[in-house]
Amino acid sequence: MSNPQSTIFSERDTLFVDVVLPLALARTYTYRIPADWNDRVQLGVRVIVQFGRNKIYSALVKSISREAPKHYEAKYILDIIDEHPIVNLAQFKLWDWLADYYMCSLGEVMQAALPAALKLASETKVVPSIANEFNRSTLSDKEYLIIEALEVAGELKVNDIVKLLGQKTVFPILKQLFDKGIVLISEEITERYKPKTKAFLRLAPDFKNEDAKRALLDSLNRAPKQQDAVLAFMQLVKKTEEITRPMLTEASGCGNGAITALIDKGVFEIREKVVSRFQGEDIELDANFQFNENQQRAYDEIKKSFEDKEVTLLHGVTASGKTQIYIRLIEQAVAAGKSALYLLPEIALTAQITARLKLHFGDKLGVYHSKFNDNERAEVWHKVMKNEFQVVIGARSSVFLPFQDLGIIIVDEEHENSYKQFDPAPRYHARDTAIYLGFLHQTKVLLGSATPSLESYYNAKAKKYGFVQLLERYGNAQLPSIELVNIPEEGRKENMFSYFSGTLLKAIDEAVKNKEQIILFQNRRGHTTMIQCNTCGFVAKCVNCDVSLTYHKSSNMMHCHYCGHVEPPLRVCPACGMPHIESKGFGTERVEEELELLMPEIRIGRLDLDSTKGKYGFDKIITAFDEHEFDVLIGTQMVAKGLDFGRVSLIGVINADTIINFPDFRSYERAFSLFSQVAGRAGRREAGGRVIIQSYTTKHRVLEQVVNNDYDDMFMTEITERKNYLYPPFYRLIRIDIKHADFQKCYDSANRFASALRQQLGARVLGPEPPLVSRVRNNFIQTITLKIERTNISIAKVKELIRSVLLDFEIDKSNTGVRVQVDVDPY
DNA sequence: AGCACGCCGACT
DNA sequence: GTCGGCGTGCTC
Repeated sequence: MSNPQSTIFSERDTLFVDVVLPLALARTYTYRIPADWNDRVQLGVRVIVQFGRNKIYSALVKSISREAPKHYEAKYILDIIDEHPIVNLAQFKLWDWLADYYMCSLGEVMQAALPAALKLASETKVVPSIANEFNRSTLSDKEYLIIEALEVAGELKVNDIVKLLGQKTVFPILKQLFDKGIVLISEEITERYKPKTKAFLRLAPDFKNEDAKRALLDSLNRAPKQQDAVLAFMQLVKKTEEITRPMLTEASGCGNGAITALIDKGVFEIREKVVSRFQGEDIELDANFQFNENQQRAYDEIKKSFEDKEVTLLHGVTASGKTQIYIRLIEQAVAAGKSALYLLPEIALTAQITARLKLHFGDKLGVYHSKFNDNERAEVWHKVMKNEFQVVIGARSSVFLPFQDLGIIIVDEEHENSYKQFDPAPRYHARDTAIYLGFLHQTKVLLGSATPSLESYYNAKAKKYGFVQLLERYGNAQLPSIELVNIPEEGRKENMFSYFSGTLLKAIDEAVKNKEQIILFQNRRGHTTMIQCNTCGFVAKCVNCDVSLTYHKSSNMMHCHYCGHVEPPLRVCPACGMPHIESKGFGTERVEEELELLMPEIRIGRLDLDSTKGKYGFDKIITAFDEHEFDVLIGTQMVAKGLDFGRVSLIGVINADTIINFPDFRSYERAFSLFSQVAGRAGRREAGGRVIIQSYTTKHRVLEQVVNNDYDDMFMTEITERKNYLYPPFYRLIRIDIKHADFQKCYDSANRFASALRQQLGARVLGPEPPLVSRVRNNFIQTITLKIERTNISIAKVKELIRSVLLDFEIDKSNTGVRVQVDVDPY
């Protein structure tokens, strides 16, 4: 990219730059450019600055001017890292919007936006790259020194290198080494996403024609086993291209040795192919797919909607073939020379969907999510910048990539709350950010979901968004049948066995007999979620947080799910000394245990945060289940989202009530989405599937709506509630958390903050009140909630007001040490 | 976010 | 009499 700035400043000008530091600082800082670097500064390049006493950071040039600061002497920048900008103007606009809308600092946005590898700081660790061979003679003295030291130490902090070389500015040298692939930026989490590959055999190209095949068989006359193997292979290859070694040993009846010999001779070649860990929606991986009638209609409607609407909502049921529509739209953008962004929630970003897009977009496709390590993310960043990746599929943070000219943005599963970042700031919602990104690029945004968020559906109904429906399943896929089981009623009929109704147990048994698989859903992990004394009512609570401890059988310890605190289980009550300790509430561990007792012959696996710890834990369990190593998978939310297993015919929800009765204004909406999604895990095939939901309140309207698959009814009842109780989309919410280790201080500060706000905003200010969990990690929390109507007052004005109250608050000495967190749209 | 400056308790 | 506790204020 050419540098527009360099032409307007003459060489004699003294230039100053405002830089963003990767810290939670409210403002930018001004530094001076040494005159002979004038033509090297550009917006969006990184520079090295000293900030404070002796800390060095890579900061980002946000603006350039000739105005010297009036009240202080600007420091010189120490160096310029980049020849070309790493952040473009549209990105800066997006950052400004984010900082303003979500009320955080630019530095915080920068932290979230840039991969760590682009944010060098004194404490950043550098490691030698193992992968790359390089020619030592091409290294400069200083580079050589660094490499030598790295090979001895294994890892160096940037600061160590500063000492080693005896100079402050080592980033440019490191960048050189980094670009050459000689060193890598280290990070705490080294866990890497590894796609699953399978080895397939194929005949070497030399033997492709018939003559060569005959000659080959002749030549193997004295090796009958190998001859058999080749013959068996030729039979197999007629049926499938994907022949594995076990398949061939079975078909030919010869041992592994013969095949190995053939591989050594160069007759067979091994081809590693990335395979999906997941069974797909049963839609063919055909690059030249044809839309069916419904898809074509939806597609045409979307195109029409794009003519006059910036955002369009596609309400498409699971397995309706939405992805193909997305692919077509992306193809069009690419054909027009533009790029495309396809957002998915982290958990739904499976190898399967990636493989499908790869088939269509090949080398133009970049994948961006947290399972990639940071060096890989930096690589994606650069390739997007250079427009080598025209299509990006990614999770939340991919809205930050340096797109030049977007032609379409797709936000799939737009209702997913994992699009919202809760901690740390910026507490942004990727769907809403994507909509703003679309505005910046003057491009269309398509939101897709089987159970749209109430806000989006409302916007669609109100004609603010375009609206397209695709309510027919693709091919012959049947909707599963959903049954409700009333727990108290079954109890009276003596048809409850532990947590399982007779109906559910019978269905599990049948499915296992049919060699089908079962997913059981229980939204709590651990064994026992509450440990209470039967005599005095004492409850085991965390010492740091205001939550009850969960007993985990695997560790035989009580755990706090908020801070990680662990203590041994109670034998007697610490309050009254009596040994009557009772367990209430149950999690996945307990469900697993009870099912094992009831049905000892079936194989059970568990998928939750505990069982997936450690490297590849998640993948291991998923793969094992996919390969039918066990019959039943018990899990939390994790099992509900994005995973598709071909053999699953039965889904059981152990207890629906904890989800329905969660104290939050979105709980019914969320329950509806969750149960609908869980149900969608079954019956993706022709056979349909069975879903059994156990509950104490089977008459609950949400459950009825789930059974009837009636999104519209859910929408109508919920939207009325929202209107009556002043919730989104009719009102905007801003949540302000006040935190301090001392309860009284927290309480007093929160009250001062609330009354300051109330002076201007009146009854729009609610609280302060303690949140559901009012103490976390030894910090007390008080929450103030603002409900802002969409008429009378502008949200910008409200935010300005909060900012000024915040400023006064920070000046007031009685609030020292109290932390304030603002969360805009906290849902 | 760091980091230094600064003013009060337990140690050589 | 000093070492160090972390409160608070600043960083261009």
